[in-house]
Amino acid sequence: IDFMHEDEARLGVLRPDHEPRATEYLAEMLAMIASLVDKGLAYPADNGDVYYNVRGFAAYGALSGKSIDDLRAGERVEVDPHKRDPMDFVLWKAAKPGEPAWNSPWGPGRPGWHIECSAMSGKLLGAHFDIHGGGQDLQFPHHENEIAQSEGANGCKFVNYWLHNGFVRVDNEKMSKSLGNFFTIREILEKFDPEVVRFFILRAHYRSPLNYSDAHLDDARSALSRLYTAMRNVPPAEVELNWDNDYAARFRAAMDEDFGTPEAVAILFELANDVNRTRDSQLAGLLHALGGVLGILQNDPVAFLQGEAHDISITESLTVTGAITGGSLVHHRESIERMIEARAAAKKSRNFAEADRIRDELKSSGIILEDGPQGTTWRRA
RNA sequence: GGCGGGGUAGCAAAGUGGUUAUGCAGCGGCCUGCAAAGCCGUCUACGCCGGUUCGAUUCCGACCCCCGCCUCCA
Repeated sequence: IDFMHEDEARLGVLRPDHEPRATEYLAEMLAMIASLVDKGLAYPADNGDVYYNVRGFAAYGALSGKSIDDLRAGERVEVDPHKRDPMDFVLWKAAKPGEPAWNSPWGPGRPGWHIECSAMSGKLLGAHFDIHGGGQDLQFPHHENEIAQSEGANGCKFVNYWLHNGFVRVDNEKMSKSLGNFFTIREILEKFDPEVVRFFILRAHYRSPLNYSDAHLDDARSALSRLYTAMRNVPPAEVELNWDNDYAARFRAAMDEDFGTPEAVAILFELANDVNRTRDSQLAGLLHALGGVLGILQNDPVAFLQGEAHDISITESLTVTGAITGGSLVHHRESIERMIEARAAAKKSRNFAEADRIRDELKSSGIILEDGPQGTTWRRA
């Protein structure tokens, strides 16, 4: 749990108001199960389990578009003989030796998975709330079962909107341990700036599958660099976000349409192009502000472009005064500056061969020089 | 087998019944000592086959292919 919080913080994910633990809501679960039993929507079996009676809930299958008859449960696995219908799912599971157990009116046991969510959301958010999220794989049976439990017990509509996000995939397959294509956020963050990861996710719609690869992250980094370059070249003014502005209005409309972040990001690029053309610090300020809505573009542009947030190892040794022999780039800021000065001197004496040699040497170490009206700046490749 | 979601240019990824998505990469030009960045321009699209329509990538039908769910665990 602590690791998750750390990863979330690095990615700029806001902390939720509540992070309930199932073990703290046994009372609510038991009350809900009792209510379902009272209403005939659940029944205790003689093995100590309590099952939900799906035939008693008319809307069962509506969310996922499945009908009970079509599900043909038991085709692949033997149906539990204690169930009245193969699709009935467990609300309370009788204790097995060695497993944690709690007391209940139906004997010692533990709650079924689905009831945990219905009980916790009902307690913290109420019997009816607006938005429920989750992965696409949870639509059936889990969300279907939550609806059956909550609406069955509370007698009112459960949620208004379901947001089902697509999977992260690797080589076009679902990421899973069994396929051996499993890795963690913190492993990715060893190689990429957290903001690049966030931006990569934002570039695709949340409902679409997200195919992960280092190449795609590199691509995202290049794209994000374009936005930061615009803000570096035209420092953003401090502006109030004006939603009447055409870019802002279109950005908002895109986001209002089921969180259309790819469209919203595209508008940021149009805006960046406008910034580059007009060099209007007000527009740059708008870019900064709209980026803030998505949780990006809030770092110092120079810091982002120079990779301060993310150390890069120097692999080539530099042979000019103040030679770099390896280690972290950020510790060699002064060396880079010295080389830029040496190159400036070479340029001044029209020794372009030496100037280019220095630039090439830095380039081989992943440092790109950019000559501008205010002198030479650098960024990582 | 049932249900659900997809197949868009080199790569990634939106969207729309007719008019530039967007980014990266490529190509040409401007700028630059040369570059880089930036700007301007530009080449590769909408799985296949029918249908509806003046016109379909976008609607309808069939087909092919891909992914997920359909038992337990969470």
